[in-house]
Amino acid sequence: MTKQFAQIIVDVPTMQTNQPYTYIVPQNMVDSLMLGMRVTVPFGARQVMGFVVGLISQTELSEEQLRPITKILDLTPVINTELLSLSSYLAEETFAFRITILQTMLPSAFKANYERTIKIIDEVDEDVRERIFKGLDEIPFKSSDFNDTDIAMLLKLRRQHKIEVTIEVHNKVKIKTQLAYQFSNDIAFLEEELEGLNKSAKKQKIVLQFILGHLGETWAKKELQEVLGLSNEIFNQAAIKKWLKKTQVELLRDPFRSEVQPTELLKLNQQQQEAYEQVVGASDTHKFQPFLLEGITGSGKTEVYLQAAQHVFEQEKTVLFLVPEIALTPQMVRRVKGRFGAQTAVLHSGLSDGERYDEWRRIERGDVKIVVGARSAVFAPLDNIGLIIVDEEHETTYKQSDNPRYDARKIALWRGDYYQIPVVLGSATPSLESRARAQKGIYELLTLTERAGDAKLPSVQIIDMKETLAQGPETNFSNELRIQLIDRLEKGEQTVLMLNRRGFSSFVMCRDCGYVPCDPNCNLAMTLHMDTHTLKCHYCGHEESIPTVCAQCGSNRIRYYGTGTEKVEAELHELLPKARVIRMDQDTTRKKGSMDRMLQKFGNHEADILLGTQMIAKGLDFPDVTLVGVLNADTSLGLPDFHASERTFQLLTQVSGRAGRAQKPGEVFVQTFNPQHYAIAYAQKHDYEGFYRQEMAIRHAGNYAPYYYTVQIQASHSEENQVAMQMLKVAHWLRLHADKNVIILGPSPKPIAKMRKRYYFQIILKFKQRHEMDKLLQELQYRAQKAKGDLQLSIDRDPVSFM
DNA sequence: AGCACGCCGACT
DNA sequence: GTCGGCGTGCTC
Repeated sequence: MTKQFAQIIVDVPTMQTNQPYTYIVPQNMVDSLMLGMRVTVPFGARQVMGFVVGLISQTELSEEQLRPITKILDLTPVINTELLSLSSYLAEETFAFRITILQTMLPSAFKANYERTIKIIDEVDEDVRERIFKGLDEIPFKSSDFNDTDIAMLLKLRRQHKIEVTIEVHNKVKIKTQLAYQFSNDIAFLEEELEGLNKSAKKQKIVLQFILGHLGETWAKKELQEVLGLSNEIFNQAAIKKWLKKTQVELLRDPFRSEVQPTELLKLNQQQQEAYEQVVGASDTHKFQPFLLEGITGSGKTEVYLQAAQHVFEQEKTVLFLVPEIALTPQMVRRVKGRFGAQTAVLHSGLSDGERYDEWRRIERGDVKIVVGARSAVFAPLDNIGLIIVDEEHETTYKQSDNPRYDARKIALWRGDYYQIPVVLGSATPSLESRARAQKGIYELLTLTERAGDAKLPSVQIIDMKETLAQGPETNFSNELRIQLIDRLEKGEQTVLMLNRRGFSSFVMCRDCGYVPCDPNCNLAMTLHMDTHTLKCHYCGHEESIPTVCAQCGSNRIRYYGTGTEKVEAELHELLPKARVIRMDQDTTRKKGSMDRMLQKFGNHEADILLGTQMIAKGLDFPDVTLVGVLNADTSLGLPDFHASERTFQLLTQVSGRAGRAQKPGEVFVQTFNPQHYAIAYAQKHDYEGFYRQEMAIRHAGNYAPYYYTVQIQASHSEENQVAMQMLKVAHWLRLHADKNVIILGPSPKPIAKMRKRYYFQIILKFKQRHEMDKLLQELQYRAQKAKGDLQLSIDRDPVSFM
């Protein structure tokens, strides 16, 4: 029985429309419409885009209630059945609309672009015809083209049925197509035709025989002509005789294929070999098995990944390899491409919409074996995955910070379960939650404790900055670190200096009254920018000149406080005038490719010191770096977040790993005001396991993750009173309906309470039973949307930051 | 989101 | 009396 009805998720992101709607599939679409295609459908008075998420032959709704699909937008499905079911899981998991999830899965080229046209269908005013329609019957309509009175008039004319508005749905990015021929697959018919062919019809015979050899296939006209060397005319005849039919296929831009040096397989050491065999074993037995690969920096995790991938290819399966965006460096890409050549797709943030679309198509068509990419690459349309790798699994960038707030690690595990394959989560400093799962046996723990090539872990010195500052003037450099810097400079060895700036920046403060200039919109301390000599708000972009007199007490002793990379660079220059310094921070790396250029320069020894923020902690590998300095270890300890210690430990461990990779031993100097803090002490000893145990005890005592689920409810409003009041109501409602064991904290203003002229409040929930809470949260979401007013509420499961 | 329907104030 | 203001609710 033919499927007559289609279930469509429409492109209307609201709570009330977050469900499939049923449409009639017109007779002429029955053959071509497939699950996962996009269509346009009438929805109320207009046309909208929608995704086909179901095809059914029966419906409870009566025919009069149903309307037919207007148009099919795709030649082939853009969402496969696996991703379709992933989308419904994710919609629940992230409290997002299904349509939002579906759009997130696809390159933005597939987003709908609604083009309106207005058309005169009855007598209208001469003025309107001339002034608005420029004497034409039909014009494109963009609301920005008209003022309010004109729009009001046009609306009126429409109500009087004097003009008509039509909407066409297009792709956001133009998809190029070319003429192609789809061969018939009716053997009997074709053979009959071949029999009945006139002897002189040699060309027709060639075509027919070719079709018989490629039954049902689709060939681009250009290619077919090249192969057969025949003219258009013959194919047109073939089309008339129904041997083949004309169709359109996509024309793909030639994928960029740079030549890469093949990389050699490295010999695995004992531990690597064991890890490799475990992963490959799970792959061979077709079993869903998450692994936590806990390997110290430099222990060769990547080689394990690559060889396991190689094994999976031999089974004709594909690999999904996720890395944090920051690790998606040309070096890393070169390494993978070198091993697997052109069958590698790389998805990174630098691609244009068109390029991203092309890579997506290559993956979707099965042209690639391995996809390397950051967070959003977890939706790569691979359909025969044999292995999923999540490198640096502790990285918070795997969690998207705005809607839909999905976690790529969870999705990786979901897809792994779907395909019954191994999923490898790798890190030197696993997230507490992953390490705890390994403890419980949910993940299998694989450990690498040896550095490749006999390299030793660097020695780490902790320096108490309280003492440094007690002895002398304000400075960013302790005596100890200063001595080391001079020493490296003399020896011609390189240094990496990290300024920990998480949630911290340089600002201006009055030394007499403590006044700090804040910007008028966000009420945040403004950041000092020496290059433009201004104060800027990091969040809204507000900018003003640096004051010379305190606005509060009139003192002229208002000056810089805190530290920025520029200031450190200046001090460094004073200290070591001869040292060549490269400064890397958000300002100097904003331009595309500038980060790579700087790293290359440093790698070529064109500088002695690399000074940067967190971004330099990850994945860089320079053999001549023998000294790493962390200027202020503790700014990340002071965050209003239970992850603060974990983040600090991870950061220190990561940055320490930059020292002494090759034969030369490395040294690390960590400056801090909290030398006794356990996160710093364990980082000094390179003792992840010790840190893990202590931090787990603290999490346990404080009822934090991974012992409890955490959910953050945040709301914003343009009026402070409103958001405070509404959130009090929400908290009250939750306390009324939630189980007694649910811990409800707040509401309280967020640490950054005002941003872009809106006030933010949050409520934190901690609980153990997920399902009951999920229902309640769905209900909350629904009510929040129905409630009128300017309140915006969002729910974030397992938030990675409370800022 | 958009769009229609519907119920109240100020106007040709 | 009608036009048009926006509040309310629905869209297969």
